[in-house]
Amino acid sequence: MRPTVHDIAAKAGVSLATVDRVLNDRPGVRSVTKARVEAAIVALGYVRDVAAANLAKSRIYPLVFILPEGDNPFMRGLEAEIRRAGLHSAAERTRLSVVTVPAFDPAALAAAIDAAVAEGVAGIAAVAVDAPEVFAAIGRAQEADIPVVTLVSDLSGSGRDHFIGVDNIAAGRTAGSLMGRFLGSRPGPVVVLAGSMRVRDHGERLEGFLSAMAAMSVARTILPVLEGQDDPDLSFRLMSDCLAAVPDLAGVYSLGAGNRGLLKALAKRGVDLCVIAHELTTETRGALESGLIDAVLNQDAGHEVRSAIRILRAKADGLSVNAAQERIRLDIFIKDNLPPASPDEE
Amino acid sequence: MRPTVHDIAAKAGVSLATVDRVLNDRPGVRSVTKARVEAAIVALGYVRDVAAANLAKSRIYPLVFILPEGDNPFMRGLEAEIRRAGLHSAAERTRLSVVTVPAFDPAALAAAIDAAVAEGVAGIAAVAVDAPEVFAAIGRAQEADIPVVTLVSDLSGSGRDHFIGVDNIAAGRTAGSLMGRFLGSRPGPVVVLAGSMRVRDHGERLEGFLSAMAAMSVARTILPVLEGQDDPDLSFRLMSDCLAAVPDLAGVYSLGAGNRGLLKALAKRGVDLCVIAHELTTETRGALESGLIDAVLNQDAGHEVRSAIRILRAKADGLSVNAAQERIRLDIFIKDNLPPASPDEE
DNA sequence: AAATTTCTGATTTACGTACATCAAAAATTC
DNA sequence: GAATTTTTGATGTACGTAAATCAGAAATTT
Repeated sequence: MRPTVHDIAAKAGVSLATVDRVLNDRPGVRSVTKARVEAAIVALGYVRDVAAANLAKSRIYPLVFILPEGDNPFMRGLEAEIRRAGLHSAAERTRLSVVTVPAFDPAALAAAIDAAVAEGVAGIAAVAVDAPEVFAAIGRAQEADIPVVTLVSDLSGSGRDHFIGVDNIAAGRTAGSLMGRFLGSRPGPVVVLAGSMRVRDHGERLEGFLSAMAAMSVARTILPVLEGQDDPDLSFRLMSDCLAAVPDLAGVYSLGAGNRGLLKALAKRGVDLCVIAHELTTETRGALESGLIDAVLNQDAGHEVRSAIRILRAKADGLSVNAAQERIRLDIFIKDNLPPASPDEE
Repeated sequence: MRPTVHDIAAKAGVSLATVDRVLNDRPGVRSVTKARVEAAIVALGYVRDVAAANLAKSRIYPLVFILPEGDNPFMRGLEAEIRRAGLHSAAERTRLSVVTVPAFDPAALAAAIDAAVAEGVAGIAAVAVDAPEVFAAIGRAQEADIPVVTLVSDLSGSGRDHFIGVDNIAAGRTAGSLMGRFLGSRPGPVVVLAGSMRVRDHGERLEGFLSAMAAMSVARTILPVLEGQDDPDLSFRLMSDCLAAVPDLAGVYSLGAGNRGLLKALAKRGVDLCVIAHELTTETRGALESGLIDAVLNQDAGHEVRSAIRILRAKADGLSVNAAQERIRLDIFIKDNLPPASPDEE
């Protein structure tokens, strides 16, 4: 049997109360006694029974997810996953809530973080926007001892506890590499459709893509980036104009959430373009199956949500996280390895 | 607050003892009373607090993993993941053990399953071999009410409770599709290096690969399958002979664990072949980085192990599983989206 | 109607930890 | 050495469920 607090008390020759004081960092223990108890803990290999501890504490963990609002299908899919995770939340002693804020709006995001801090939540997961206001808000959360993780788009240097998402530079490189292989020796320029350079993930993907294309044996023109603000209409207009202006266009890398507009624009043309997009949604799935899109790079939203919950809980409890389990992989989907559609995937 | 057994007792107008009898299927409750209690459970939306229940039961779950022995790097990696998961096993009230049996040996596998059943374990995870002895052994486990899951290679129709692994037909299709795209219009035949057709995963991958190649616009000769028994030396000999006999060979699909032999044989030639292999190991990772291999299809061993543990525990407790979380994705790795090497990845 | 069997209630202990209280002991200060 | 502060012990309750015991009530059989 694994050792309990009683075993520690016996081994260290102290009372249960003292063990409890050491374990939970309560005051009133001489340093020599504390050392003796800690030695016993190590000697016995004691690990706290988290289930029993939580039962005793009857603690619940209110967690807040802050996402951009709007019809970004990936974000809405993320929201669906949060809701789904919420169904099991009782068993895990968590209470999940979702707050949406205008996309690419630092002030709104910062305000939402501050509101969560004021509410006294146990943890915050946010899709970060790269701006000083957001840095400051995260700093205030840290001061209040509330763990913060960034989701999908990182903000390293901000003091956030963890980033949950893919390596976006590698994602861009992968897209570039696949684009190069798929196009082979076929001539023609390539265009990149992005959302906004104010979120780091878009910037990083672009950076990776450009570096991979530059490393290719076949030199290829990359047209100026189209910034569609993840808006279907704007993305559609930009792409349509581009298609009209560049008749020999060979490929498109859509690194943001402008796929609806992109597909609408592409539908008018044949399937002779090499198209690589991000995030598996009903739209991109359909386009993969019909051959309109050649490959989709994806991050598993369900995994990200579960990971965020595990990490925030661990941070709130001061426990360590299993890095291997929490690493989010960059999935490459082509039409042959599409997972079966889940009913509420968006 | 979520309802407890006390709330049910109050609502149904019965005692705690009666609620306990109903909840745990103990005898001595009239059907009318039982119905009343069950109605209260539904009305209140009661869900058992598993943590508290396990605490009270002080139950532990001895789980057995049965893997093929030998120097198959993927299997050894799986074993490493099991050991790693074992470090957290105390917290999850599980005790993991690993049994290895000769590869592709149905009798040995069946004996190992029977031994686990005799020991009275709480669950069994096994890499299945397709044979009647194994079917029968799984049947005996089921009769003893011990859940069985198949790992990596399935045995549907055997009564196993769950399969944890990738869709191997889709994996083969994906390999075929990538091979076709990467080769483009380049001529030359393609060869498949397998382990043994006695494990279903190899057979299924071949099936998928052949169907994808057949569906390609460019007809391509597929040479007879080389069965290397996942043995480095045999695989090396078979591949060397093939390379010598077929000078215009265009591609190799290695769908088993013969990559060490394959790479040794390829090293003598240039990098002019399109090579697609399975499972990310130190070998295949190195070959991807050096350009000797073009793509690696992978299943995440860590995910599989954690999934097996969750599922076996859920089955042992009679709980439901979260299908989305337990689906094992088919990862496609090219040199650009390689995850950082973990210290003990094999 | 009595005897028997089958249900049900009341109560208790246990799991491993958290947390509070009060008394006693030890260390520190004056 | 007395007064004070700090440290420690002893004890109890709580969390939500499991499981056992025993007495009493209800149903069934004779």
